[in-house]
Amino acid sequence: MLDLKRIRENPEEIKKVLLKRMDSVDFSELLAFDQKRRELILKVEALKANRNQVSSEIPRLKAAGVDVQSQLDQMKLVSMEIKSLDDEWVQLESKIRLLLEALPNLPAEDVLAGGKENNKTVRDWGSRPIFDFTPKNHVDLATDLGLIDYRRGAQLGGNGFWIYRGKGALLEWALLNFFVEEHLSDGYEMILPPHILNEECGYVSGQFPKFKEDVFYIESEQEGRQFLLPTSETALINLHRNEILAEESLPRKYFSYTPCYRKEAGSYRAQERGMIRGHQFNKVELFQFTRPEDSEKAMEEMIQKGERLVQKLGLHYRLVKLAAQDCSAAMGKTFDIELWIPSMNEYKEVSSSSNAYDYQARRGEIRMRRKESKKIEYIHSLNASGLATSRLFPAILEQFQRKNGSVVVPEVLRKWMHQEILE
RNA sequence: GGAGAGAUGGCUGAGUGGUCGAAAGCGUCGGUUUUGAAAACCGAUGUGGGGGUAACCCCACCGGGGGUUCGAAUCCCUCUCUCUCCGCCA
Repeated sequence: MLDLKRIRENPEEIKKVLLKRMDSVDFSELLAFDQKRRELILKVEALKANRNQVSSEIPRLKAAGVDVQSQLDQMKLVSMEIKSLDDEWVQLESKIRLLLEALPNLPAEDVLAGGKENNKTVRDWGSRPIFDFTPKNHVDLATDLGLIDYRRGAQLGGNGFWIYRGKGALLEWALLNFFVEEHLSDGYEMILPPHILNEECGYVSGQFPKFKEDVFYIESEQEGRQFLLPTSETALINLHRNEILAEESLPRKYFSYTPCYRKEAGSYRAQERGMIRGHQFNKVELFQFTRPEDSEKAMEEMIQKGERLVQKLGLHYRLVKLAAQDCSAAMGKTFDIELWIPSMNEYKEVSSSSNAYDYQARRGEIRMRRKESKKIEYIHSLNASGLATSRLFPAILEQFQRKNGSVVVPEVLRKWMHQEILE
């Protein structure tokens, strides 16, 4: 959520920044509501001050034996007026909130305007493998090697689900183990959150209301609306919801492993069969709460952590800086790590590192207290995949396949796999 | 699933209709004292919103929401969470 005060004071400047990612920006309704709201506050608070004053005099008058009936009658009218003005105020407040929460984050200064076409490759690592045979795609490889059971996955869960079997399950688990070990050694705290979250979590992350269509809702009479998390970012940002953290306790560095559950309705393309886009995939997520002045540096650290994982696996990738429109709404800046998928002849995202600045913190009231001045400020929040396996698994199979249909296991995974070749 | 108890400031914990934004203790910060520290003593110590050039003033907040009342931490309804007991348990 953006700071209403900033919009009030610099509407033109904010509008200019937002136009990097929006087709049009119009604050006139928002500002009119804000103006009206402040007039209303002035009026209703004067009435409340009056009521408080008279009410505190009543017991004294009573004690002195004065008849207070006229005051009571008068205050009853005042109270009724306060009630109706309060209602008006609440309605106005929620209208403002609705307009405000619909606005995406401000793109960072160095982020280019426009959509995907303005994404820029920052650097790449490794090179596209050259095969002296006709390479298979990951679906055939996974099936032929008995790693993934697509048919029975659909039998159990429907289209878009698969089953990891035997060595395939082991490979998946080895990847997760590898990530966990790396993040622990970098001093991140491991978190295993609930997979079922309440509405408030989706709201704070900035994913709601926009992505409500894309999550699986759990209907429950007692708990109200809950949903399966689409990414553990949704859980992690809410870890410190409504908290004031000590400045000395920052940065807080967390990582979590969860499956991610997504409807992905209507987004299938024939090319994206197999594991590229499924309703449930595994991801390890990195998350940091930092002081405002530290978030840029933290972002760099998290990007490099993602890159290091892919490098250690030996996979060719590129790092892409997203243009404003391609960043998700809550984020002011995003870098993606994209893996080369030979059969698709394109790069697919395996990690997304974003700085939300104070956008999520404002939605979740996540703040910190300065050690020296005792002042309270919003923290910055950052997230990065570290990593998602659903793109990694196909990339490993396809990039490391051999002529006889076997696949070489990346060296860093062998201690969990107990084998060098999948065949 | 049933029955009961509870939720108050950074923490412990008083307060059951009228200067209660809230006693007391602890903690934290500042000061006095001390060679230094401790102890003792003195003082300060929540957040948000609105007005004002400012000094400062006002409003709201005692788990969330609603109600009763001139007036609610206190009474009523409701939701959430915590604890105790019983039942159930792939």
